[in-house]
Amino acid sequence: MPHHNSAGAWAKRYHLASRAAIERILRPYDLGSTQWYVLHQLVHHGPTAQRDFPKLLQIEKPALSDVVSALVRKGFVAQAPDPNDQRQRILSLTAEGKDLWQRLPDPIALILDIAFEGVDEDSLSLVVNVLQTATERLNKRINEGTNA
Amino acid sequence: MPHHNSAGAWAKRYHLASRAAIERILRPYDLGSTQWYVLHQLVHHGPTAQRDFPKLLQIEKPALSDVVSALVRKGFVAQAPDPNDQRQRILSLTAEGKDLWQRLPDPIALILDIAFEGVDEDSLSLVVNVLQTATERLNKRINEGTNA
DNA sequence: CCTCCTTCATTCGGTACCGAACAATATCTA
DNA sequence: TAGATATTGTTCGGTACCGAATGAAGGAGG
Repeated sequence: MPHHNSAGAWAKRYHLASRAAIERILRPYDLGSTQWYVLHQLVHHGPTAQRDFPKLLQIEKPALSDVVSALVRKGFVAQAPDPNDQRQRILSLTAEGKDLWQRLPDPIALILDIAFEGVDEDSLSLVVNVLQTATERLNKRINEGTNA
Repeated sequence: MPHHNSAGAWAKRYHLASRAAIERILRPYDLGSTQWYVLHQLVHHGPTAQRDFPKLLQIEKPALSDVVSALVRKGFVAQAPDPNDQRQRILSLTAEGKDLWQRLPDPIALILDIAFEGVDEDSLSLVVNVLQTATERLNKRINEGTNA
């Protein structure tokens, strides 16, 4: 926010801008950004247990449930019970989902080209290091229990 | 996301972690992070026209409408029509809102302490520069019209 | 005075996230 | 084998965001 012109505030602004850009690219295909990541996983690694996605996508289970049910509703993903464990669900691409993927641009590549073009590798890796460290510290605090 | 271990992905993760941390701090007070920023503005700059907030908080009008109606519902903010222009609304703190602010910790200061403690000024300003440039490029593209 | 246009705010439908609580299934243990 | 425990996924209620459409008020020109 404007009164805190810090790395944190710019991380937020960057995140919102990139999400808006990605969703603009994906809108004609009726896909959201996280939905795209789910398809990406299924395309590159085949059918995957739903229980693995929260770690892969860095989201919580309820958020994943929303995303999956949207993809199932749209017919791009099938959600089948695991025969060996009735609790688990296996996600896989439908024929329609495979077909969609063929027509899809890669929003991440487009965004990175626009956003970080011309920035040298050293600067970029410094940015990654600072943000990664900050994220790990925050997550550690969050998991340690309530403080304030 | 894991397969794109880039500055962009870490900006997203940082943003989500910091929002989670801020909301954890604010939860006991029944406040969300954007709601806190609205109160912050009203505390430090007095009654403010609602039309000014989208630029101040970098959000769109419908998102602001949600935030304002939550604050009004909770009794922390009053929303009065501008006598000179019936279209506009003036936001101001209620007595209850002022009272709440006295009891509130500053979540931003707490987060910045945790996240960026020990990071030198030069690194921090490089991070700000890279993310700021990236954000401006993305926003420029978004506003230029649809491409992809 | 009466259209036309702009501005401000809301509503609507959608995505993306959270924590808490729940149901179902599996497993471990007494 | 019965009961406690752990895992998986969903539902519920909430925040925070978007674009498109709508309504309400103000201002400009004929």
